[in-house]
Amino acid sequence: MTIVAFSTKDRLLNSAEQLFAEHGFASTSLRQLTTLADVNIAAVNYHFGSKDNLINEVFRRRLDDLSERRMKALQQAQSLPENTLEKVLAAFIRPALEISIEHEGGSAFVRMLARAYAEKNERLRQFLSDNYGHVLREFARAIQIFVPQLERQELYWRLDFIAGSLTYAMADFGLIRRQTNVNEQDHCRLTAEKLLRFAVAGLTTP
Amino acid sequence: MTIVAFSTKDRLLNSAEQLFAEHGFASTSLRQLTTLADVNIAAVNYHFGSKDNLINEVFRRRLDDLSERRMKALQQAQSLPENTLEKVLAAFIRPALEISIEHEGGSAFVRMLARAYAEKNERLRQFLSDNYGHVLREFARAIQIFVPQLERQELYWRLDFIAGSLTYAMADFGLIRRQTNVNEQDHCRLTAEKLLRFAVAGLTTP
DNA sequence: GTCTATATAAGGATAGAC
DNA sequence: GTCTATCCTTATATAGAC
Repeated sequence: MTIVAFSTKDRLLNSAEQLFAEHGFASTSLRQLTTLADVNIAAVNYHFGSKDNLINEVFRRRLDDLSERRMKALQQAQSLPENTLEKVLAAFIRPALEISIEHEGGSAFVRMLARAYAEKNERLRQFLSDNYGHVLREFARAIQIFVPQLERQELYWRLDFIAGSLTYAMADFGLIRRQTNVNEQDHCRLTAEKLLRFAVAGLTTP
Repeated sequence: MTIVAFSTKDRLLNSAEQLFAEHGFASTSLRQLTTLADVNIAAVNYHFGSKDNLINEVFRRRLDDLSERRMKALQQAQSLPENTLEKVLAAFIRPALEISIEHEGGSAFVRMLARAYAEKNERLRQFLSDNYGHVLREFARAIQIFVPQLERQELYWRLDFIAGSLTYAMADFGLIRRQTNVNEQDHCRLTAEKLLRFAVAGLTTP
């Protein structure tokens, strides 16, 4: 058995993810962040160059993973002869929740992603679009097959509605709070199943 | 004809709304804000006491109006013998877009509202919950009548999904961008109608 | 009510010793 | 790679003249 201590870099990424999710990017100072990570204030600039670049790297660590899982799940669904709309949507929705319950940080990353949409940080939006836009386009194509009667614009509109629901629900912004007798993992699973049903109904209405 | 110049207070509220929508609360400084409003830096504290209180007042100005319109529209729908789920949902969704296209600031307020959800500012959330929570509860009751087979929890879940879609769509976070040949008002109207159809389908699925 | 000037704190970033 | 010390900028807030 090998015990590997987290490196300074990883501790910084973890602390950043947690604080960005909770207080936002602008409101989180490098001082808070390095205190929580128990590293020196100068470490951020040494390892990441700047705060902006640290933000990008926090996203990259999880989004590379998320995109890979989504694409694999999509390909798996498409390889089956009895592929369905629900399976394609599940390939998009489920990996997001898997990631959110696998890591100790819990749903911090998903909440952080939700904030990224709200913050109109153009540099960040560009980074996300450049690196992960192709995944979204791939899913749009896969979904179009099941709703051929929808105009392209109409489809995009509904996908935006679904993206909004997913973001909002996963980030725990709404009224629904996890009940005390349900753990976080089960809560996420439940949310995903309910969202899936809701999304299929919304997409297939004429 | 009387021309009334905007007061310092109103100019501050307008500038704040615009900048908060664009850059967020934390990232907007009082200096930016007073420069845009063309008033002195000290005016914020003279008129509002603090930045936090200015934030509250920006919300209050529009939310009082929004809540009143929603409640009136709801009562009007309920007074008709042929009330429908779609009409109740419309009473919730349409006033939000009306406000967003009436004022010169355009959709700034709605975008600002979307940010408020993302920013986990507890003071602000408390303020919103205290002052406007009753409107949401009233709508939940009115909607429950049309979907009596849904458990209360299930209903709340779906309302959260709808709230997410509304927020995301109105705040223009998604892929759908207004086409150059469509003006902002028509774009909002179109979005509301599409969202309405989507929401009804999602709510009524078994 | 509005201004200038300033108090006071906090922010990101870096230089240079170890 | 890590530390201390510090630079420089920006922030909110206020005191006091007009």
